[in-house]
Amino acid sequence: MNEQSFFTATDDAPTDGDTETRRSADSSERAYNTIRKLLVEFKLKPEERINEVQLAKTFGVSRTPIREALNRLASEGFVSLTPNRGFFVRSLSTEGLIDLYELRSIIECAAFRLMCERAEDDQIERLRLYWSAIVDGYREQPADTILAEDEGFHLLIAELSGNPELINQLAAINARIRFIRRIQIEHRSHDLSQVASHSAIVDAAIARDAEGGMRLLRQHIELTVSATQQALKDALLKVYSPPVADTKRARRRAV
Amino acid sequence: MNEQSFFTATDDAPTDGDTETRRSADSSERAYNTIRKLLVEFKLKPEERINEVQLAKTFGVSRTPIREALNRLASEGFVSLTPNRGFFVRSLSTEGLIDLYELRSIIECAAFRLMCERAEDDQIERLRLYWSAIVDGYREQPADTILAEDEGFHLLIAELSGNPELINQLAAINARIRFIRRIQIEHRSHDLSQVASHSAIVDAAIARDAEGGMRLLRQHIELTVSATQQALKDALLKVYSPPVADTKRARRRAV
DNA sequence: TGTCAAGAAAGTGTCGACACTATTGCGTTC
DNA sequence: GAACGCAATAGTGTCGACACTTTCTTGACA
Repeated sequence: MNEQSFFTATDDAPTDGDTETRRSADSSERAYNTIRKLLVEFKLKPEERINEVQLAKTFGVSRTPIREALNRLASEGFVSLTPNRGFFVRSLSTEGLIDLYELRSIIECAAFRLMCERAEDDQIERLRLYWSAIVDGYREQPADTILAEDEGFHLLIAELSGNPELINQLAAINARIRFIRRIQIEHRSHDLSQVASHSAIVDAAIARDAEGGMRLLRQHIELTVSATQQALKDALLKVYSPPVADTKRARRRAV
Repeated sequence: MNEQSFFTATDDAPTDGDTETRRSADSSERAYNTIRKLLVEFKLKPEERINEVQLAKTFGVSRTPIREALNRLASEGFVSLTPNRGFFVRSLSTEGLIDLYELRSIIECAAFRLMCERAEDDQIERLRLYWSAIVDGYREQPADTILAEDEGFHLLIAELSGNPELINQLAAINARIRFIRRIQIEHRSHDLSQVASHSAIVDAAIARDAEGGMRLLRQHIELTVSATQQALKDALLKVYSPPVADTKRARRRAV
């Protein structure tokens, strides 16, 4: 990891002499968000051991809030904790990614079915409006916007299912695959089908066609998996290649 | 909360004189397990504010491991965190319980389907053996054993699905509803159907009848929901009514 | 008697320190 | 030259302290 500045130079250097104590009371929260970002962007590399002292120094805080953040991230599956050895970045292998997408597919299909069974017509209308409001400019948006809109669409379905647990689940899953999705969206490999399937899903919702909608969703997600696998490989390559000096070959020779 | 002993007198009193420093290096872990138990057994009551100092004193540790445990529990939905006011016990309303069971049903059905599609015959055989090994004495077991065996059965299905994420999800859900399930098992209101449906589920697995098995699972779980709702009400009643004789005076006397 | 404000008390958020554990590097022995 | 063990180093786990915030108490005032 490169230990440059993480905070944008604004709020941790007590430049002004008098207010220097700067009790923010949310170091943990900020550490959590920042570390999660580092993880999700592969700034902290898979399998890497996380050095609390170094992170704390970089953030300009003590180890306490760092550890609180890491504990939360451990519960959420981003990192793992080995006693007396510390926290490690949990790698998201291609395999693990598929498992996550499968879970996502399961949750979303269930949410869709429940929505069909339970939602009022005007709620379905909300879904239609949400999508129709963004469908036009969809492809011209920057990747971040597309990602947010896409997540919003699926989260709205979860919301209309009437089961808040589903929203939580989906949000947690999204957080774990967001970076990959963004890379994949940047590739723009399948925009067309994406737009089309969202529209089709809305249609199915209006028709209260649970089975049909679930089939669409499953296809929709499965379709992205393969594209995403490629994206993950690219991302990992980018992460591991810069030090071109091949670790693997060297190691293998050594053995 | 009654501030008697939480650890079962075994492993925190340094009874043997010389090793008194007792560097265990797992205070956090133990605190996590113990607090979770307190939560799950309603020893810490819904909506109640969690006093870190008091917990720390009771456990005989500092606040640090307590806070680490609480942060993890916050990620898992057991408690919530309000800045500068601390951690609060998240209440599990009847409604929330239904949502959780619904989620459980979703995960389990999906796991069953995947198992039918992917598991080798000898893995299915493992499931059959697991169940046949416990089915005989099932009803005579104490509630804890029944609960563990039941959870084991469903977790095994998740395992045979081949998707580790499903195992994690199910384990997390189980942890949140365990206490209620135990109460409900103690009521022994539906043992018969329980045993029968597990056997039927095994049969469906052997026949690779995904749809049939899922239907059974859904019924199986839905059936427990209503029984469980009653159990929850009883539990909440038990939690809220005894205090009649004000806790505060009692606590003060105890100190 | 009820309301409100000031002070006291209780409680959280973060820090720096230190004990303990794992890892690394070095010198010794074969 | 390689394996081994020991010392030095780096890093984690926990603690007690203290600044700040919230909550409770008390007493003045209407």
